Amino acid sequence: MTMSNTGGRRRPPTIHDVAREAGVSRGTVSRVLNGGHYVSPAAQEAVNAAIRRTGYVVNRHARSLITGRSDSVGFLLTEPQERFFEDPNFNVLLRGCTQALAAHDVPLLLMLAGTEDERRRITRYITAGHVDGVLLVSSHSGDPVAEELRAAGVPLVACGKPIGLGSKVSYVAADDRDGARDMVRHLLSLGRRRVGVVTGPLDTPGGVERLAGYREVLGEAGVAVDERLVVPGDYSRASGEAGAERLLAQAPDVDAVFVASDLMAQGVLAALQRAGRRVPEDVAVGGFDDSPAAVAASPELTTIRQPWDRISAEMVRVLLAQIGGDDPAAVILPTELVKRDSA
Amino acid sequence: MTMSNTGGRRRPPTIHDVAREAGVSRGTVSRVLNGGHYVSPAAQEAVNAAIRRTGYVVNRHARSLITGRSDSVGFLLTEPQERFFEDPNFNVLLRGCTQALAAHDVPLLLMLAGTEDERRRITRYITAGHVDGVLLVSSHSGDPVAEELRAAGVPLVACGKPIGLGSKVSYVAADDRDGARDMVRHLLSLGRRRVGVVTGPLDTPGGVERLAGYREVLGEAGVAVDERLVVPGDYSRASGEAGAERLLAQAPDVDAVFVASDLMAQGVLAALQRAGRRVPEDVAVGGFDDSPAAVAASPELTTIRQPWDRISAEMVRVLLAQIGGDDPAAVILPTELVKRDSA
DNA sequence: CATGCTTCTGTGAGCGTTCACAGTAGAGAA
DNA sequence: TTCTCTACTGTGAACGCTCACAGAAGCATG
Repeated sequence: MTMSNTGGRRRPPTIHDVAREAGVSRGTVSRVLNGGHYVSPAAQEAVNAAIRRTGYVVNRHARSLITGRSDSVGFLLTEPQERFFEDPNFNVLLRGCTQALAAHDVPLLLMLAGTEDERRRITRYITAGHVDGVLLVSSHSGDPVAEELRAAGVPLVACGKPIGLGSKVSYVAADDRDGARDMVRHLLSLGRRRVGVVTGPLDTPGGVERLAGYREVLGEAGVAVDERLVVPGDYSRASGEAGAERLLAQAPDVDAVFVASDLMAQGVLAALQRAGRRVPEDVAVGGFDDSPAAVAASPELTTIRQPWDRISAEMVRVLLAQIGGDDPAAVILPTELVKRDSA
Repeated sequence: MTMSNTGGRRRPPTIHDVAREAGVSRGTVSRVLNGGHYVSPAAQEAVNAAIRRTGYVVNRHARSLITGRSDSVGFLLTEPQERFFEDPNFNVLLRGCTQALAAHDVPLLLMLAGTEDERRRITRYITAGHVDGVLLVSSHSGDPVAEELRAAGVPLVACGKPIGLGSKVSYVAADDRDGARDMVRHLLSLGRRRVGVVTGPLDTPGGVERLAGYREVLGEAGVAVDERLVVPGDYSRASGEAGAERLLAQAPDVDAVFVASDLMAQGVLAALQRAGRRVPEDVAVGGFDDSPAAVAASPELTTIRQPWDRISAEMVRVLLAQIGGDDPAAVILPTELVKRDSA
């Protein structure tokens, strides 16, 4: 435990020092450092002891210089950053990725590409090989950065299915469609038959899939889809409020609403209450995300939980595999219905 | 704009390639890269053109290997992470630091040291010189990590004044005392004379300073400090609620409360309303932080805004200066009174 | 003319690793 | 014995850059 680094910040020990201390060669120390194959138990032990005694830590720059790897990955956030940073799910994602990477001793570089300038700088930085791979989080997919990185051959894992990149790029996503199906089935199971939907933006996979799930379940249940019950939203609270108003106007007999995000659902609740409808007695409301907005709402929202902790873990796993040479892969994770008071 | 990197991922150009292309030596290219002193305009231009033509990007590992610098800094978060990630101010801080660093082309490594194990690993990583400096965010100060890093001579800037490290470590903080003074003065200016306070945890500088500001202003105004008007809190909403109840019991004639955080202030509002006191008519309430909780509360909170955007910018400035050889420095930034409906 | 100073340029060395290769030693087979 | 195979070890050569130094050229000064 003596760090032998008392006082004035000396030159840190190198692999050479360790080799001398252990009475072996650089090569042997290096082999121990890199998995210990073809090393005798005696040498193994001597080297480990020497490392402990000298407090040696590998110089990653020297290693990277020769291996060409950087042993670090970037966490890239493109587009309007405020929105992401305010999203608690994003925080879970960032924290999860950091921790999962830390378990592999891989540092995470946080990169924000808000402006066009930053995007260029960061793309350049990444394609120059300063990171081995990128965890990509972008809101509206079909991101030009993603395409550039893919073209440059940089290992890449997106959060959520990117639009328009085919199966060339890995991604990890929650099963939006299945989550939507669960929720709509739940609403039907409550005896509701006039189930409306406030969709997400239909240029995002999430928006599309959640709507598709809605349509599927109604179809399977033999309930005709009334297009007056389908109104668009953009995930914002305000759009939820507007959506509910439109729904009430177009189909006053609505008795349940599946809302594609909790934030919108808050708006829906407000509009319904203003219109004198009781929730859940008159109209049942189902959200999506299980964000804090869900418990902050009154009544508390029944919603769909996305497994953000697993998503981050999977993103890291897939990325590291890809850096290791594996092919791109898509991972879809199941969601969970969280029953509270609104339905 | 032709990246000349079409197709199969070739070996990236080195400084050698640029030198040959420009018809000069490695040394000259290197000089251009590092500020361009002692380089003729002609050579300067030739090198820049060659860089553009080849798409050269410096290999940071090779550079770091020889300079001993890593040209990156760590953003270190110690202790309970959930609390931080849920704090929007923290998000502003993280984003601000990332952007300020990006302006200097310095990548930020996000490091979370929740467990003892992680702390050891990260301390080791940092002291091994893998980052040039550390931006430290820890809740309860007097952090052992801070002391270790300081002892190891790692440039360090803390967010908020660290307790017990004397003036040996740089920090950037909002002027808690002055913010508290502003708020209490404001409450007095409304004609209130029985001004209570719910303090923050008194093992944090913020908690101590805000209380000190409260006492000072009352003293200056010639209002005797009644200790029954001073109740402790821990920044949590629940502790605000409990604090208000205690206040009402000990000093029923209280006509204003300075609460050391917005979250606690939410609790205070709830307790006051439950007790039948109107805000701000019967009791004026002032918060601290200007967090989203402030506008989410009803009535909306009058509060003290901390300049988080400037704090992050200053932290980066001080850290880079320190890495450049400057001595540690403390920066105190002014706060701002935000008047809303609660006072 | 020598001397010094300033501005600019090229060269060799070396940063701390890993990797390829060339050994060496011991075991088993011919 | 001699050969081959396996397990292990040491050594030189990179990797791409910066730094110190040496030198060249230009110009003023003694």
